[in-house]
Amino acid sequence: MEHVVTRFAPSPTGFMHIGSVRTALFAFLWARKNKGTFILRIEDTDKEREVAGSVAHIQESLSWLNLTWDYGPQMSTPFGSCIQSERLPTYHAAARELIAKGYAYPDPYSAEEIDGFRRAAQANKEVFLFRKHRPKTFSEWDGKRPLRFLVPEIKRYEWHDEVRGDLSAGEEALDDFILIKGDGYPTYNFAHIIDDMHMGVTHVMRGDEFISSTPKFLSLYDALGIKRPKLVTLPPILREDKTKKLGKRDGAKDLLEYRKEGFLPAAMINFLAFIGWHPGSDRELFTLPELIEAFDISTIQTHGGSANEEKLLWFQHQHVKHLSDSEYKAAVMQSVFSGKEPENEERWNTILPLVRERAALSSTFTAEIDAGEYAYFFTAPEIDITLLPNKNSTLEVCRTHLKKILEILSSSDFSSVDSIKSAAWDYASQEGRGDVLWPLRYSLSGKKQSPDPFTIAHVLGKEETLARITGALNQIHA
RNA sequence: GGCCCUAUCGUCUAGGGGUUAGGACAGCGCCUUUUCAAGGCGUUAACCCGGGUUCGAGUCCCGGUAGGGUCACCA
Repeated sequence: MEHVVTRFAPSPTGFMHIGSVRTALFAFLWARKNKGTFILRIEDTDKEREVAGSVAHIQESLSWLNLTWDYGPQMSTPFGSCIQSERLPTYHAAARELIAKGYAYPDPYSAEEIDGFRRAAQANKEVFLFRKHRPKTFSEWDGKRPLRFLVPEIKRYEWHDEVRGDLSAGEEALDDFILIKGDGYPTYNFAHIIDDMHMGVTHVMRGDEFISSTPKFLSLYDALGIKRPKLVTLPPILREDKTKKLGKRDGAKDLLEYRKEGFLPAAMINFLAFIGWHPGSDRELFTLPELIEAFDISTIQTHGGSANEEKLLWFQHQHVKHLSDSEYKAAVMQSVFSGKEPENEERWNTILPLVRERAALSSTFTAEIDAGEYAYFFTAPEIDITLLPNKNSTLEVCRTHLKKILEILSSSDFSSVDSIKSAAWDYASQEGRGDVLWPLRYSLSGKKQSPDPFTIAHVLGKEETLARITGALNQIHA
């Protein structure tokens, strides 16, 4: 069986967003599924667009999602550096080879001259093709002029894409494109092909913006006698308004923002996997190992779609639910309490499992804590007496019920939620659950919304519970 | 504009000649050990248009239309 090698090859021009990380995920999944190799390669050949800190940001984003790479920056590999700017001699050697074969030549024109050609073509409503201006004779390449590829054969190219099927493009897609720029750095078109060859990449997975330049790549493969890797085109991710491909400048969100908001890596991964792929069944919940198992190139989507944050939130809820209490606590401690143990830790340990359904996102949870949403677990709440009665009930009825409940709970066992519940249940059922339980819950929490009264009573303990009921009763009298 | 890609509920999608066009999110309704959340049940909602091929077309072909991409010393 073929040893599968995939790579994720971002340029360090800013943060990672959903679109770029989805590409990384698919390449990762395919490598892992086939017990292959996953390479992180940094394509930093455009020094002007480079943004400081991008490489670290990319690595941190992938690490957060547990997308581990076998080879990457600062690692020793059989093929040298994974950073393109550190591989310049490799590209120059390949360039010399092409020159020797007669497939490359230095560009003799100035930028202004080329601009002139382009404008003239536009004026004639023609597609600008550099090869129409190819010089008759070539000078020696001094390494300072841009080096161009000499397209060996102008023809219609047809190729197979693992996702899109048979594709083709005509002669207009073929041109004498730049291999090495004036600054000595290679272009993407050249560098990625040389690297993929040296790194043994078997599957090139990338977005569909590269379909139109594929004939250029194919003619270069031919000129260099390279066996074509399998081409796997991933569907584009559009913005939510679907008017444009998702991009950094077009409202895409920094992936690490999601971490800040408290999304679980597992939820993010699961969400990402379903943008442009499906498992061939109705199942939607997958962990990363399960995705590796289920993933397949044959079920990658052909058409583009947009990412839907509501669905992401749903995945988050699902994955939070499957966390053990200690895993949930760890996640909350990390993002809510910045890894530090909070005050009243013991009590938080009790509270966390109770509120996790309504606090799936730790940023929401943090905001709720800041707003005092859970303060009643620690200190007696303010009671607004007009909110004490259940709807269509009266303060007088409340008083009766609370007095009775106080009496019942005074002699009850508080060792479990169930023991408290069973003590009060008969009375509540008999008298009308809403009329009894609403005032009880409200006098304990002071909130219109909270967990049920038995759960709260259990957390508070017998003494505090009885004190709060008494407090509510005193307010009624006053 | 040339070339290329794509087209099923609002969204993500299943389906590959004969289906009551299935699932999920969102919406709506109901249920539950008060409320909120979660959960359960139910429900609204789609084959871009026009021609072919065929006994029969979301499904195959052609043409429109729409959306996206690409035409750089960016990747």
